[in-house]
Amino acid sequence: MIYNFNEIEAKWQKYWADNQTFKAENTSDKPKFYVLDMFPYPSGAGLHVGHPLGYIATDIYARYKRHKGFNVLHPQGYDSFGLPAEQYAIQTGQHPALTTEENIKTYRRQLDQIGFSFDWSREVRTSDPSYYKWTQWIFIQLFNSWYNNDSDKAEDISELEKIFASEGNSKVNAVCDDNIQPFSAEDWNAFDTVKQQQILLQYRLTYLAETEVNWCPALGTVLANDEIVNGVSERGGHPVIRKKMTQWSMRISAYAERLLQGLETIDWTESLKETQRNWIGKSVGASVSFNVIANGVKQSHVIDVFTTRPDTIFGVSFMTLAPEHELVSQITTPAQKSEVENYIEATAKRSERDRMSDVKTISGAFTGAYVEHPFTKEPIPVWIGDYVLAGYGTGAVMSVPCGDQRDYDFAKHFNIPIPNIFQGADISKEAFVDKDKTIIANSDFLNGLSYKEATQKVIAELEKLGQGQGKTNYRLRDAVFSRQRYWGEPFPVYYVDGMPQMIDAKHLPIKLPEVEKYLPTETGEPPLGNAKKWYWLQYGDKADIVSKDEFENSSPSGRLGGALELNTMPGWAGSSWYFNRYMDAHNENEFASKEALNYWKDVDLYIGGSEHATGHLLYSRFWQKFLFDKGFVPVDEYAKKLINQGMILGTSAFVHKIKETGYYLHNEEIPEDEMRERDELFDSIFSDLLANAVISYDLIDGNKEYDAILGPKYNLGKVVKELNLELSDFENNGFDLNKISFITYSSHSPLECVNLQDELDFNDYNNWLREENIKRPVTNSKAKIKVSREVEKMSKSKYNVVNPDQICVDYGADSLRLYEMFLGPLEQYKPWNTAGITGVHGFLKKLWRLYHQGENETFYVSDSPPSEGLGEALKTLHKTIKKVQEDIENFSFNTSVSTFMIAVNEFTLQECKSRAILEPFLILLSPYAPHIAEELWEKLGHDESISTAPFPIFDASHLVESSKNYPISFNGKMRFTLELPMDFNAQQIEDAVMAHEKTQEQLQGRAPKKVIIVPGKIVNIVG
RNA sequence: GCUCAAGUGGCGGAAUUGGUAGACGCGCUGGAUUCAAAAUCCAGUUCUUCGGAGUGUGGGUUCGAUUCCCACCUUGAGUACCA
Repeated sequence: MIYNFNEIEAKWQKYWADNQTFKAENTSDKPKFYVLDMFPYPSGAGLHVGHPLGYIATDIYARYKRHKGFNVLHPQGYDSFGLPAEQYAIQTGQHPALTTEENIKTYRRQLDQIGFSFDWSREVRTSDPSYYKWTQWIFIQLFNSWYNNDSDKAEDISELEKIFASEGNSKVNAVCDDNIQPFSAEDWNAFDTVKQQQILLQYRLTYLAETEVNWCPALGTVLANDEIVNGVSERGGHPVIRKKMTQWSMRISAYAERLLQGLETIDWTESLKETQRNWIGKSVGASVSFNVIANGVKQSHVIDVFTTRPDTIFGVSFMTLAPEHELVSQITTPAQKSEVENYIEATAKRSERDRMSDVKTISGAFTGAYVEHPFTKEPIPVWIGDYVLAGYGTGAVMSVPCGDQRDYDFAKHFNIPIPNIFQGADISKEAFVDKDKTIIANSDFLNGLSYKEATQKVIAELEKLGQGQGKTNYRLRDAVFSRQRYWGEPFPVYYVDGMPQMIDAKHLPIKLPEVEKYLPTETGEPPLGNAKKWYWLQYGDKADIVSKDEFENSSPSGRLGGALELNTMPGWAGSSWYFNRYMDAHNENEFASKEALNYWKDVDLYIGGSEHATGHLLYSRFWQKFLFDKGFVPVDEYAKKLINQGMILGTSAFVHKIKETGYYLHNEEIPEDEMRERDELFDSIFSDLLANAVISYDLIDGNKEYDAILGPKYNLGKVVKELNLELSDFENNGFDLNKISFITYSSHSPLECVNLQDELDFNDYNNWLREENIKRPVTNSKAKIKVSREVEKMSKSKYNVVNPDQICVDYGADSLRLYEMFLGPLEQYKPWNTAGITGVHGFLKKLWRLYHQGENETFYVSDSPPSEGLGEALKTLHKTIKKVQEDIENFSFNTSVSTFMIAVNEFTLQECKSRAILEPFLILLSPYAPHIAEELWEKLGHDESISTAPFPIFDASHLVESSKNYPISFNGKMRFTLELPMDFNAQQIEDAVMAHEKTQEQLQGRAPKKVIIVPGKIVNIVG
């Protein structure tokens, strides 16, 4: 019986679907285990073989955990809002919901054919109103919350209002905007509603703020930094300007410290945690205020700086402000005005990226202004320099050239003094930056102190002066939450008198309106501005979305409502909480029930790409912590363990073609005219015969010659010498083949035109190329055309995308699953090469044969254990159990595939037919190759799915050996092996080894200096 | 520049606490089977002057190092002067 994988796989995929085999229950006696994949964005291109890598790994783990007796939640869904569908809509007018629906169908079909054990009954789609209803709901919760630093958690905004009404804001310790004005309870109660709302907005966890964005007028949209190349848009090359826009922001900075601390409690990869730590960017130091002075008189302006080295304050010899700093224009003296303005103009032309990446160019300008040193009262000159960025810290630096390399370089460049305040430090060549070795000198009351001591002392002194205090700074900035797009979650927000109003939760979801065009409006408003009906109109409990006219003509009495928000939410909104929704995916009353949340709690294993390190994985932790603060979820970190899967790279195929040629005539005395004639003759023969002809890569590989004049080239005579190539035109005209040279070029060939032996199908390739006048290719001695291979990122434009559909047809899903795992460690980047799949496919065929050793290859296992050979088979089985279990728990899936191959090879050699061996072996294999396992399981007589069969238990007693094949090393080099009884002690081993003839041969009469014996391991003879 | 990860046959990779380097698979070579091909099976496949040498390079620790330490080189990823 042959292994008909297509039939078997279709059969079991249907069985699993019909029987809902992998549906998880929210109550169970079993322990829970939640295995999660990062859900995909359903793009139009469908899946390529790189996408399922992580899904296969989680699927193996999920199936393994079911065998181990866990109640496993393994859901899947779609992150279905996103730009590509919107772009497609702009181009074709097709509603993004329709394209998304189509793409999801393709994804689902592709996922199903790989045999994943997803519980599809819990599928979520972020673009589904029943899902984004709750995204909107969470947004409202954020709006109605503020962060209380005293309790260190988010609290309800109504509490804050109470405090304001009873005691004003002076005692409130909240995370809020910088420019908060103090007010008393009386003030607050006297404010009108709009004023009160404005103030509250400065405290809310999601708030409206003016944010600088990269605005591209031509595209009518905001661009990300990497969509801008050399100051113009990547698409279309339109100019981009910095523009202030009012946008929703998320006060993630409130959670900076907790996001940092939380990393200690979760088992995520160290590199990923490090990335998040760097992103949060905590630095401890002090803020210091410098008073601006003019002619020794204190002015009204103060320059605030943050420094991590307050201990070096006596080393300050200048201040540097960002050119954009708001004080620059106010403090610059008339004499310096033109120089400063010129410099500002020059920096404005440089993009922020430019300014940041160029470390070598030092530039700046003196403002003419001075600040007063808080302790010495000496005047300090104030400069501007573009190495200081307005957006970071306060946009001002107290420059200590002896202790900071950039300040040092700046000072050297502009001849600013570099006072040395470090004991014993040499600062003649570079700044002294070693904190640990610092002993402060020339610093008044700090002299002789270490970095730590001096820091403490100086902060205390600054506090006495009222000119500074200890401060912790975070790099993490609040996240902009508005997008000028159509295909995203609408905000549950309308505006009254310019102030945002939340729509009551009972009216959710606020569904996306229909629009005719998905582009911005003519007045530059986001696409939702095109909606005919986008006004909120509410009387009591009755609410509707209406047109502007309808709204304006409605009765104002008892009316609530106004223009709805035109922005939509960003891509990360829906993905910031979806893992909670899977726990109770269809709940209409809550985002998930308390019972479900308390049962599943958190994700036990989360696998996804590392590219989400600072986006999704940070924002989702933030939302989880917020939901935790408000008592909506039971844990404040949602994923216990996280692994990043590496990318699968494509193996591109390159077709080589002959490009140009040359013919050597040197040393031949030929008249110029004749030479030109011969050149033309040569060129015409060549272009007829060889120009742009495809040439087999093995002919030129390694045959490159180097010519001083022409550079690298190939010699035609050498390359084609052995070949049956019609070159007589050259010879008949007196050209010497050995003097003809050529060079080549290469271009991508689609993988479909190349077979697994790297041979090009010339006809397919030509059909694809659609070029006329194709020449005969130059083939190798076997009449084949070889292509060369190169590993690159898998992408459409490189024609190296491998589609899993064809692999499933040709080799089956089980082969695909095994091969994806077999490629290498999960976390590593690795190239895909379809040729290798024959190895795992052959393994499955061999496995199939192992269970079909009956007459005419019919299914057969023997129920009575044979007296002979079972010992060896048991040994194979149990070492496999041990290894596979260890591998799965260490996420080392590649090595288990090898282990399976070794086991099947051994069983085959042992001619093992025993049920006692072959039945448990199937359970081991089932997480990896579930279809074939189910099929053989059924043939073994089971009428239930193998998916919950208990995992075999390892029994070490089967692995006990009576003898050991000792490696005998001389000076650490293994020279031969010697089989000795396991129970030999060191002396017996030594005696046996020394007596061996090969030992004497190695020693050649020398007496060994030392003999190392590790019983059960190794013998090493030194001498 | 900084941070992290990684460098092992023609290729993907294995060697989990320092103990037989190259498991397993691809590819390649030869053979069997076949009219032939595919498929399948068998044998070989790090290099070698057959003594040995060998895990990016150079040192070190050790009886013994792919594994530990130091310095360097290369590649990949992240980050961008964070004051």
